[in-house]
Amino acid sequence: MLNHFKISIKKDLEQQLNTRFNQEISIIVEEPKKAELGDLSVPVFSIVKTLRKPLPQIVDIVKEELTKVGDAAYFNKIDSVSGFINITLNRTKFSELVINDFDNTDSYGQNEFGQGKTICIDYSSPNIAKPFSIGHLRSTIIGHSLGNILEKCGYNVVRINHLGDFGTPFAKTIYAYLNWGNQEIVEQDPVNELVKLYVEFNEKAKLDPNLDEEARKIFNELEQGNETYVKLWEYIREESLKDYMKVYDLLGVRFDSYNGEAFYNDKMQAIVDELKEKKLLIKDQGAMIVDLGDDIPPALIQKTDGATLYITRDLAALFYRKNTYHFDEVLYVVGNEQKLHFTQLKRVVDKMGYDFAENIHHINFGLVLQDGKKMSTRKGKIVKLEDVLNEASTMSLDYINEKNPGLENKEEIATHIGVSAVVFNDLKNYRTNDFEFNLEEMVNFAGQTGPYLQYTSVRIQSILDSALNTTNKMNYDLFEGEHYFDILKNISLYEDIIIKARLEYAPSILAKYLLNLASLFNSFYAKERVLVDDEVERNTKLHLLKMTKDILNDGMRLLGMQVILKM
RNA sequence: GACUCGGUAGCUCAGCAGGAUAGAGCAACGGCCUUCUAAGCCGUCGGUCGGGGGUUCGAAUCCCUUCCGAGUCGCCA
Repeated sequence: MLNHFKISIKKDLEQQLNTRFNQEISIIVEEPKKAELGDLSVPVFSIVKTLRKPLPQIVDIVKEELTKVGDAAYFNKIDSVSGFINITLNRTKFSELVINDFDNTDSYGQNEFGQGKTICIDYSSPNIAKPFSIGHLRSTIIGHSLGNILEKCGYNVVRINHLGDFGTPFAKTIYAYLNWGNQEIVEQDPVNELVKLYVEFNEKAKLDPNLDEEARKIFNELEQGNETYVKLWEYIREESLKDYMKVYDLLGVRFDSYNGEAFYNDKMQAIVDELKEKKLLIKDQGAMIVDLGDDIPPALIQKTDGATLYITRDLAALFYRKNTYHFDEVLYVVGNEQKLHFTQLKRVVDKMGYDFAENIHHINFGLVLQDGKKMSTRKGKIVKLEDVLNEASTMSLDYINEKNPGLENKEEIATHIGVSAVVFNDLKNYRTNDFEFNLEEMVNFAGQTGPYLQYTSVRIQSILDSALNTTNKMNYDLFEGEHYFDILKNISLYEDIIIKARLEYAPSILAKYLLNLASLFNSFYAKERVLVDDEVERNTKLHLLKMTKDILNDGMRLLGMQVILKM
């Protein structure tokens, strides 16, 4: 709502000034740094420049024009301080407007930004035969949260888990299994044993480069449909997926499609043919490439031995998705280090003559670092996500036992708190920043954390549960109070925050907003007793609390956190 | 070497389509529970916004340069 004011004031004021001076004038409506200066602000320096009139004169003119804009009825006062014109809203009227708006909406913040449009999101996409690591967490929860945010914006969202179930690393695991693996041991604990084999392969390959050659052979035969290898592949895929589903269940993550790389195995030839037909494919040093210009390296489509590569499969997947889902946009939630790959992917699509290259977005995110260095599976330094989530849940349970030992369903709630703490710890940071793996920080329950949001929501819930409401009369004058109005102003920004998070593909924008809202509420809570005797005052406060709680809960849901009622 | 991303308080980060005295949390220190959940609230301490130039009425924000860290750079994904 506050944003609507900004937009409409800007529009009205510009139009009025354009008419008055008969020239293009563009102004800015922003929020002052300090709340005590006002609610909205118009800096006039740029107008002084374009009109070449003294500043005091411009200030007077803009002040005068401001009294004529459409929203002027909501203004309480217009001051000026050194080139800034500050508008203070009539808090009572503005509050009534926001509250009515809230009450008349089923799902506050829901908008029609993406009405009728489809977006495919490729996220999580773990490489099978390896445990689900902390490294996969980022893609999984950023993608999941973006999906939720996009749905809130009215998009039809197709969630795709593009499993890494093909490629030479996979062939390495098969080689190791067949040559020195033990079937019984592997069957006991498939995923963990298989990754051991993979790590072992890499160690041995360092001493014996022939192994890499063997793995490439296996991969080739697998691609051709060798029965033994395909059976093994099916077994490994199934066991891995079983393992991952445990984590997805814990996180509440779901997908519409689990079509991984293997699914596109028979769809790549068509891509190769099309590239050939369009004369884009060039033979270079024995391999087939597409030249992409001087600024970036060419895309390797086929290896010397004829086997396909990552980008070939991604192209096949891309066209399959385009033809199946008819997406308006496709998002790839994949780490920073693959930036070049997606630049190449887009460039190839563009070269092929399709116009949707610009609708392909690499939603990159920072690396998970350990001691400032990239984590790597090859060295076996893997941190299993399941262990992290369990650790966080155990710590939550300890906390509950200390703070609220009589709580019912302790274990379940502890899991919700622990998992959400890990999720929030990730999403609160802007996604492209690198991420230092630090368990202590993840399960720290004080300050800017998931539990802080849950705690705030639970506190409100607790009051609402015990509240006796005897009236529906509101006293909007209460919103003259700073601590009331601060909360309300923030509530009015919810929809804008969601749209901003959508435009920047950044759940962290929503996360920071929720922290701020929770903080404002907790300050309010310390100052005001809610369940007072005066029934109109009580009802007004309860109304404010309910709005706050609804937004906190909805926001947490969008981030992929669990909403709990007690803790 | 080329290209990309980052460098803001002791630590983790926000702010960056230029705007008013640079903001949070953690840590440290000091307060606040006979009243709705203290996983909270209030306060104190803490900053040459990596360095140097430039553009501008105004720069953490834009441009150039330099230092530091990370990532990527044809047969892995």
